[in-house]
Amino acid sequence: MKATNLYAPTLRESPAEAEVISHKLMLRAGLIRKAAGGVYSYLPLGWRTIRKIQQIIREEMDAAGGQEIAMPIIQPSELWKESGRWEVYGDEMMRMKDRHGREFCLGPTHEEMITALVRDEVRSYKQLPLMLYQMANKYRDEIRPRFGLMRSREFIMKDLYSFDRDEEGMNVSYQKMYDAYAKIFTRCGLEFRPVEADNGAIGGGHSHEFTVLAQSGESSIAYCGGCDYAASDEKAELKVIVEAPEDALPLEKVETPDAHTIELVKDYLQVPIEKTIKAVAFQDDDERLILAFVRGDHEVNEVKILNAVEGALHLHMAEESAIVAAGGCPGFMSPIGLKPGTVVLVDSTVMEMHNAVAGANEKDFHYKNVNPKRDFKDVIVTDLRMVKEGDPCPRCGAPLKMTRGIEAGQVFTLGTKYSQSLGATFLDENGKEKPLVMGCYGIGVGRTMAAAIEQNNDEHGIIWPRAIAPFELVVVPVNAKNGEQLSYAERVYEELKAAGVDVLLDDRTERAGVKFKDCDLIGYPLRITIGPKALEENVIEVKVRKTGEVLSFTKESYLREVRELLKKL
RNA sequence: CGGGACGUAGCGCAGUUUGGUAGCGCACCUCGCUUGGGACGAGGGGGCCGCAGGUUCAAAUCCUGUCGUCCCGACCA
Repeated sequence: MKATNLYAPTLRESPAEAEVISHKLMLRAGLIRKAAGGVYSYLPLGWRTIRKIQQIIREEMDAAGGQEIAMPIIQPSELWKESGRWEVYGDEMMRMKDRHGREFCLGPTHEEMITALVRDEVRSYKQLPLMLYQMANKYRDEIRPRFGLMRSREFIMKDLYSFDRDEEGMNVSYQKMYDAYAKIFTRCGLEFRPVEADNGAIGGGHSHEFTVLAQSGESSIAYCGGCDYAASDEKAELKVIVEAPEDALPLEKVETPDAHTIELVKDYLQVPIEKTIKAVAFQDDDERLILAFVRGDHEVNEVKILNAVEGALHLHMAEESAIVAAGGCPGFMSPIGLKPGTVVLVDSTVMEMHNAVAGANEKDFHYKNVNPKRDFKDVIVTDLRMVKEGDPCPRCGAPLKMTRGIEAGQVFTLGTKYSQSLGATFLDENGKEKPLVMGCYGIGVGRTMAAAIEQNNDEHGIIWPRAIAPFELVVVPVNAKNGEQLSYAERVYEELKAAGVDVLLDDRTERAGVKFKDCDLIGYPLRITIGPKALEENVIEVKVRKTGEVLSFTKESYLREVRELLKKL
């Protein structure tokens, strides 16, 4: 490819709409352009990277036994009504009607579609296991699209679905995908971490997220320095902190004027924050009140709350009226003295506290000497805490560390959730009808590109990992109007191309500085400069984008040297 | 959806407070000159000032509405 034939409009300044580095650089380097909020066009350079990522994914999916298919983006509502998700998905689903008034959606995911595809054809255990995947646009009307390709409303996803005869088979498929994902992100040149994750609304069994490490990421993960435990912040299991035993003192109600926050309470009563119990009040979609109690210095984890309360799908902060109706007092809430039937969750650590301070469900009053095991009735005890730096690892007890990242992929076991609701069954050796046991596995392709940029950039622009760079190498004649330089550069370009290097010739008649700046911005891993110096000294000069080092090779050796350099990038 | 900010040329911005009919830098076109890190000179093209109402002799500027964008919260690849 020659730059004079390449549509790669670069910008000197970032458009004001871009906030994060990957978004800014993708716009400046001419990889993408915005069409609408959370909807983007891919320009030639951006699309080359997307295709390279897709190709890596394809190779690993095929190697793991996957077969590529293509399913429609437009999906009939009937399927979603069968699975029950037509209602559940809510406003995030892009819905449409055809001229006859039939309802459709733009697929946010394809569990329903693929299960319906497979249920009519897979009849026998002999056809299993089966892994089918596709790379297609997904549509999710995000509440707030942001950060360019990191959270968009239309995005390219690779989604694979596995079908097995039993749990054991599903776990084999799951492990194959887990391993394939690790290979994919490694081949893309990314620093990542697989972490245990919550399944969320998709349902099913266990799950891992593949998180590309980056400070700008939206995900927070906890990992152990002592063993290989790693989990998303929402999922991270926490050990119960057992307080040293104390004799239980009699419950005592004390006046705490205006002390409606835990900070005020601890200061007013002069107790350490570890001796206080605080409450967070939520309501679910049915406006059912859910009260969660954690130690004063801990934070509640809403995902754990959702998992602990049967039938709850979403949470929002409770209305004061709902709290009062349950016998509670906002700012002074307590599990003691609530009306029967109120959903009360108590963190396991709280149950181990002695003589603690908690609200009294009465304005300006708290209880002292609360002993949860003695005083709390009809409460659900479970792990409700959000992990924080330094918490003990659930496996080995060493302090956990926290870091941020971008969730580029996730693998789930689904079990029979969709095969049962959609009636996808097969016959086993005994002629017995059983539901297919499923798993699903997604990679955000555009997000992977964005994550790669977040992780690999400097003040001049992108520094692509070789495997996903739009071009591996750019040949720059310093002055393309100089016939000698241009023809020399063309010869080098042809040689590299013949040697299988993915090379671009920047034959534009721009001044050298302009071209160098563009090369750095776009981030080609290697640059060969053909100028008077190179011609006089009869050397090939190679500059490494990542390190800035400049190497000179002879015409005889440079092809080999370039190949060696590329291997390392 | 709640809270905040912003819509003026392809991009970045000034002008809005105090109404008088639109400007700067970059980019773009032509000519000259220049070519190892975003040159220079001369000339030139491009804007229903987001959109719709209203106030006024007169609106980018004031008022109302609306659409869009971005940031902070609840969702997710």
